[in-house]
Amino acid sequence: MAINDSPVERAEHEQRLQDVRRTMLSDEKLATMAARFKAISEPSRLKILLALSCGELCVEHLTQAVGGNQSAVSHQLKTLKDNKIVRARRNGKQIIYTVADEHIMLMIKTAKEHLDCDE
Amino acid sequence: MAINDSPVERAEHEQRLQDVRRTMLSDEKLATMAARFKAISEPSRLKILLALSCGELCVEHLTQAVGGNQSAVSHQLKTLKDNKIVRARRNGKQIIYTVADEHIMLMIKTAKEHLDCDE
DNA sequence: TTATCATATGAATAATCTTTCATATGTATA
DNA sequence: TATACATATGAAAGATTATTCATATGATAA
Repeated sequence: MAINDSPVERAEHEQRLQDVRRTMLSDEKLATMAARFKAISEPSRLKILLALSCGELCVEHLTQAVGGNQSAVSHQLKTLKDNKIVRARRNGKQIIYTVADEHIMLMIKTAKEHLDCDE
Repeated sequence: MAINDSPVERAEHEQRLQDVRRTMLSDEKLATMAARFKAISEPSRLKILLALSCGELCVEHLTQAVGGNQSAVSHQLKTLKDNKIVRARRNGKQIIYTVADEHIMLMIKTAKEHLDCDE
């Protein structure tokens, strides 16, 4: 703490620290949340997610849509699924992937808008 | 493409691929968006962001709030700032950091809600 | 203008992650 | 039941990243 803080400043600072402590997530939740952001922080996986935001796709079609190799796409989908970014269901021989829920759709939308602020 | 797709299925599939192509971001935008998610995908940086979501803080107070070392926090803030997650302004000797904008606040809120779905 | 305070930065090491290749699993069909 | 098909997975190599230490910068106060 800066040595020349006034008493009022010190009190405000204490209040801030308390607010932060009260609001802060547990280390476990923090780690989970960070892992979920990390799942969508690789261009390859983000591309998959954006493709899925147009509608459900099986692995083969996804692979075509994003232009990759089957094994890589499958690994990427596992990361997305483990982090509840996408969901999977079987249909015959195929596994169909979809965006997990509305929170994820909203994140995509918000991130796109954030990006548009650059222009 | 699966060899036994019916003509109707093939047409639907073509439609899907076109939708994806039309909606897909450029490689550059994809990279930028991914980098921004990556910025908030490390527990240390996410913790800083959550602290700032309670209100602005200078580096020293932030360092106390998240419990780290000054150099590390400074590096983390640079990553967040470079990716437009936070903003900085000078006030005397101090640099005050704030959450960049409402998009980021919404992302935090949405991510928290997504997390709450686990329980 | 020198000393001090607050923050930033470069370089290096250690840790983590992504992709690929080879192969395994599970489902449907002949 | 044997074969083909769609997807998943383990291991390993290469690439990327986070943190630390030492030091630099920029601002204020003496």
